[in-house]
Amino acid sequence: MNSRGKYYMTTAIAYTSGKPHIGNTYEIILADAIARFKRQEGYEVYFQTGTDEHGQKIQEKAEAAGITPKAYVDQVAGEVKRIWDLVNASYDNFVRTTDADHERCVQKIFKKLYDQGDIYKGAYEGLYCTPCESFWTESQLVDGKCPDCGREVYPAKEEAYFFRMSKYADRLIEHINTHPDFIQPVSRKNEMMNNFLLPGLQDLCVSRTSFSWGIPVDFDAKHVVYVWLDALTNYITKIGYDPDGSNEMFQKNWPADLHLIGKDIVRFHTIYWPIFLMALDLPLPKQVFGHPWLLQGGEKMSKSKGNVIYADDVVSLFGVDAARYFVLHEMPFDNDGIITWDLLIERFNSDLANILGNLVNRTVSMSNKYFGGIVKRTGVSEAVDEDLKAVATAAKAKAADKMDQLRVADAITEVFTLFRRCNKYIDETTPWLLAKDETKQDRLAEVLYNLTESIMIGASLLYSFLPETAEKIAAQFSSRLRDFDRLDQFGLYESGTKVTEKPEILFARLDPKEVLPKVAAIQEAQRAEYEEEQRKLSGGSPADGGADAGDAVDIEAKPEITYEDFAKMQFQVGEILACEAVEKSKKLLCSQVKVGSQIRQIVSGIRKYYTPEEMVGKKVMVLVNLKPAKLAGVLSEGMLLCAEDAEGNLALVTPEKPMPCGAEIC
RNA sequence: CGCGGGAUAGAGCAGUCUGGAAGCUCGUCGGGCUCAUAACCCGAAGGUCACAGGUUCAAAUCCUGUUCCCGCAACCA
Repeated sequence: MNSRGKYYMTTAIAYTSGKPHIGNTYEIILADAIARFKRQEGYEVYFQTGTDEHGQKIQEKAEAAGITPKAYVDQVAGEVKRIWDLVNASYDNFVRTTDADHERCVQKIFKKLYDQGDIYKGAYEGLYCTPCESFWTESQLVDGKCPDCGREVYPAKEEAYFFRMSKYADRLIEHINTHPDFIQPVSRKNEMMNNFLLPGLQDLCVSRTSFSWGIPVDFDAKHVVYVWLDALTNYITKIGYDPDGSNEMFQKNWPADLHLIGKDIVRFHTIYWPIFLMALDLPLPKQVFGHPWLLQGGEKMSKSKGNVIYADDVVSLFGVDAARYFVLHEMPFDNDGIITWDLLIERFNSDLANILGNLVNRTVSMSNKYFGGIVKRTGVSEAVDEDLKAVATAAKAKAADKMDQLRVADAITEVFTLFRRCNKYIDETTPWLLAKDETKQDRLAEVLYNLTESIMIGASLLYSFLPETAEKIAAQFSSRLRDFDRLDQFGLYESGTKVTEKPEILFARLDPKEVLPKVAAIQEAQRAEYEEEQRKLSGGSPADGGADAGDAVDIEAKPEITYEDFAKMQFQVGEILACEAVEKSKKLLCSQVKVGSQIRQIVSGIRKYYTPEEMVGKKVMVLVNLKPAKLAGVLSEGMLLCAEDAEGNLALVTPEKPMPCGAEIC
């Protein structure tokens, strides 16, 4: 097959702060389907994926686990790679941002950008907590103090390197406007333009001194390179970019043909990344596709709810190809998709077991039953054959067209349209009736040949999506998957081939009654694991386990305080006289609260849980000596205290017996 | 009035750019068939296309307003 040219594609690199769930895994499966399809079409594909392994969060997690950051990321990266392999991802390169060559190259890039003036040394201003060595913004402070340790913070400056973004903004706007395919789907383009580019770009902080787990800036050792300049550059460093002269591999593959990423990081890939590339005088990637997410039952997945779906579990209950089929089929092009165990079972049974698995099984069985397994072309055609052949030979072009638009779900549907057509063909030709008529044996043979050939075409097209199943089907027909460029020809299956004697069931139908208890067990185990983790993180004692676990919440423990610390805070009972929503905000309510003889205005982020009407008249607990601040432009003089559960639901704290407003709480 | 997306049958979705008989898959009900994994094939029921106006011979589609969801940004004293 002639090469149609190179195709360099990447996924985002996975952040190694924890195990990837099915939503993350979706991206690699989607990328894999695209990569395999492009290879089938004759492109020289280079498919890169990997892990993003630096940063403060990882450093902290490693410390909590009592191991070095490197040991921690080795473990998580191993887990990521294991899952990628589990779902049969055919990546060509698995990169890690801790790879030595990447680190060296990032240092060179940083130096180059600094030397040419795109990166400059400035200062990061904020409020500094000396013992914690951390900067905080005003809004991050808890009661005006360091949110970590509760101690005083001081206005301070920390030196940091910044990237001059604004310099390239006009060029980027021009590029986006003249390359309509650059950002996909189009709906994301407006968001980027309106929110970030048109209002004017702020310079990006590209170094940190507050943590050490990163790539050191080689000419200024107390700085480490901050995330995006480290992570995004993997797309070039790991294919051989070098500021002093790149290798052939890079010359051949860059610019990338496709960056496949989640819609949450579109901004970094369509603004910062192109600007970095402009600064390095490199061409921009041809396309960035911000794919949507898989949501669980319309909600985001959360470990505390025990509803996180992991690829492992889906694979163990349904098999690799079923997992692939589900995420590929269910994910629409630009809206979020939904995954539930019920939907998984439904898709599995109706599409994989009934339409595909059963089709292969009945076809192989008939060849065995009627002709001792020999599939022979006799040429006894009838009019009904034409439509089947037309559908079979057109499937390739239809699927390819969908894939060109990155509409993978639609492409896979095209393949199943062919399998559905095959099932219908069996009913139209009623082979079991032909079998009873001695004079129609040749016609029967032709029918089975047509079926076999159609299924082989379908299986070959299926390969990109369900590689194992495609191979299994071919094996059952004692044949091999067909070259892509011959998939529009009918009749290439070798006449006289003997199919397998005992067809293997490709997908055994599942009974929800049997599967759902297993799911419940998985969810229970997950909740238990989550609670165990929380206990470890908070340092709480496992002895509390006797209580109703489902109703208890463990939070991160704060350092012990003295009575003096406590006595600094003044709490009083307040009565809410009036309350209204804050116009500019979705979360804030603004209350007029009577505390003693004073009336204070207090803004609270509880709009989701209380209406202004139900707030009025409540007696609540107020922290009164908190420094006033503006929220969404509205002055707030205090804080209403709430209890918060694991899902973040809030409930106001009120006195247990009637108390006058202004009563001190101590 | 920060930006953007969405609301179509019991469920999950297409159709909207470019107006021209409301579609697909699953589920339900009825029928057919027996090669096959209770499967497969055919048929039916089920939707005032979120709401209210407007443009038009004609609106799910275009325009205006409203309600409710979701993402991003900000913010959660």
